[in-house]
Amino acid sequence: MAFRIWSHTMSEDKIHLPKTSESEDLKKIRHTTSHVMAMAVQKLFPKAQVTIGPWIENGFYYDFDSPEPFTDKDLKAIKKEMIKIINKKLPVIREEVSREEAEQRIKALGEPYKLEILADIKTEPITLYHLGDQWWDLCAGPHVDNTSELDPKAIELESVAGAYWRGDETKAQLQRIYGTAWQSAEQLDEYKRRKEEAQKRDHRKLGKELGLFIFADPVGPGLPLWTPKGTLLRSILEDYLKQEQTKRGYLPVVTPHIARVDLFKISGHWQKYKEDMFPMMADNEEEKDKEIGFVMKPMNCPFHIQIYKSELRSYRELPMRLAEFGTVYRYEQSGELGGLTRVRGFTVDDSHLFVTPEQLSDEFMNVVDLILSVFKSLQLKNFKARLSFRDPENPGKYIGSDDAWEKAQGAIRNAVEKLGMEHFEGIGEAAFYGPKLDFIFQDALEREWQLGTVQVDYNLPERFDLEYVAEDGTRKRPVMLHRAPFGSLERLIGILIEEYAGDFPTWLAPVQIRLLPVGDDFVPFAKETVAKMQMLGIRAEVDLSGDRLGKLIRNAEKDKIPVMAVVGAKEVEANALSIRTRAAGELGSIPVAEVCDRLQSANADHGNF
RNA sequence: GCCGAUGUAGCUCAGUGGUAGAGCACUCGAUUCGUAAUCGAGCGGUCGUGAGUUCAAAUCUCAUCAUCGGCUCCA
Repeated sequence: MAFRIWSHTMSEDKIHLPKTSESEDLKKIRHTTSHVMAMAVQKLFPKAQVTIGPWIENGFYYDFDSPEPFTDKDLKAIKKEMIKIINKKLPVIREEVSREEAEQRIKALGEPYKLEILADIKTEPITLYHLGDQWWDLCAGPHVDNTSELDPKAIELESVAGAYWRGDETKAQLQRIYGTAWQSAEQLDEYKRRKEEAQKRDHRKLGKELGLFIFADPVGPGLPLWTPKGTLLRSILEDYLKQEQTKRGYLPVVTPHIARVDLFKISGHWQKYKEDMFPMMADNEEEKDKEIGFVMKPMNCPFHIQIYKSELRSYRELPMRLAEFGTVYRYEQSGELGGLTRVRGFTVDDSHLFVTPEQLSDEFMNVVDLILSVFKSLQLKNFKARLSFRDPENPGKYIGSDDAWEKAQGAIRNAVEKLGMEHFEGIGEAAFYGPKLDFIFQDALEREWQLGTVQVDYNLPERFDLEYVAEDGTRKRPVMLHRAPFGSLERLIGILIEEYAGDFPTWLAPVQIRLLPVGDDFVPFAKETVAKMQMLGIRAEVDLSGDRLGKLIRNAEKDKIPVMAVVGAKEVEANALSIRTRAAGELGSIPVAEVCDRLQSANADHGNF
């Protein structure tokens, strides 16, 4: 099985825009441009200290420790200064020096961050790169030979951001300037064009335009409210997955949104995530101090575990797959919230599988198979599979024995290798109770998000003292699999909106067909037809605005309704509809019965009209 | 949570110290219309919120809330 990794590239893209990692030339250009920028910054802001300035896939950045934050105005001035430097045609000279020499020179410049970087460089000689004789930086390279190789018209400074030194929030916060640089002005223009295109498919923008969900200040940040159309979309996805799960022996359960804090003490969530949970509800101060009270659930697993535990289980009952669309609440940091991809209340298509150790491998495969078939139905192809393992350097982050971890990670690696699935390892990405196989997707703005996940867990069964009676009559401990193909309905819908650019395939479209009466006389026929369609499970509606046909079509197109049906005298006469689809334009007159058939089969096959 | 930016009508946006504007949407009227915008009228905002400066604040200052771009975090 091979999957395409990331490509939002559309067929109309004529100019190829390489990623930095794909082009040695771009690496040099972007690296040197970041040096030129740092030189310009230090000329204009002599108090700014340099730190690091690497290339990134679409450009570069450089972090400065500056007493004054940079403004957009400053960016313009910096850009101007950069152009001057480029126009000076400064040679970029590589110099090799000893560690002592480098240290002395950095000290002379008074750049403490560079000293720290030097201390981390284990090899010698140390390389310095000079821009003419006016500026140099500790750097591994490579660079272009002369600043004249940079095209000022292909360079743009994009934004300023705060960034912690060494990515550590306990360390100093630096000012980061993001920029981009290309081989030609045409490439830069194309890059900007694509960025604009990407912004148009942003789910926050489309979600509003299509009326799928809203946020309301009085409700609170990160708490989406689903409109009728958005809710339809959710139910379609839920119904689809429920069907798939029923076919595979999952058992539905429903559990409450809150529980005693004790439940999460047993699971370990409270100790680990107390600060990231909504505050505990307590009757009074005394109980609050004693931590006696209720919390909103951040996870569903402890609830499903209680259902498992409610009876003595036999090996004959396993695997037991308890499934729930469970809404959980997490008090995410305010700066982390955004659209549907990071929220404080979201619904996990959660399931917990209780299996014997012997069943683990097969059951894991079954879950991966389900997840992949879900992605296939949703036409999601651009994802990466990540083996999220624990970080051995940081044992305090995890619970459970080394042995349990090794077994669990081994099970995941085996499964992935057996499936021949492309994957990469994410060390330190595990959950605190076990390793995961995560499916990572990109949004329109190329930010990565985890959707589907399967987790192998030997630890919670231990903590909750789970058992089953084995064939030989002894009590044994089951293994748990946590799994969610969607991950969260909210995030999935965010990604789907962007993946489809709002153009949902017919089976997912909240409104599948809109009837457009040419005049008021044809409204009764349109209404009758819609009623018939609704009886067949087709999501149909009539445009009653009374506007002219051109306007009705325009509005239906704007609402991205996959099928439009013009209704006039001819159609009433023939009991037909004049069909126009967003995808294919005018299809001519089609009998109502056939239109219904086609829409019904789109629903049944998870396809298009 | 941290750094920075932004916040004007349901939506998209104009308005930089002197009585709040446009287009779309909505309502009403006319038009009865055949594949991406019919015409006209009307309704609609204490300019995110709260303080302050000023004779006067959408506009300046501070605080606060929310959103956006990053960083950190993500069970």
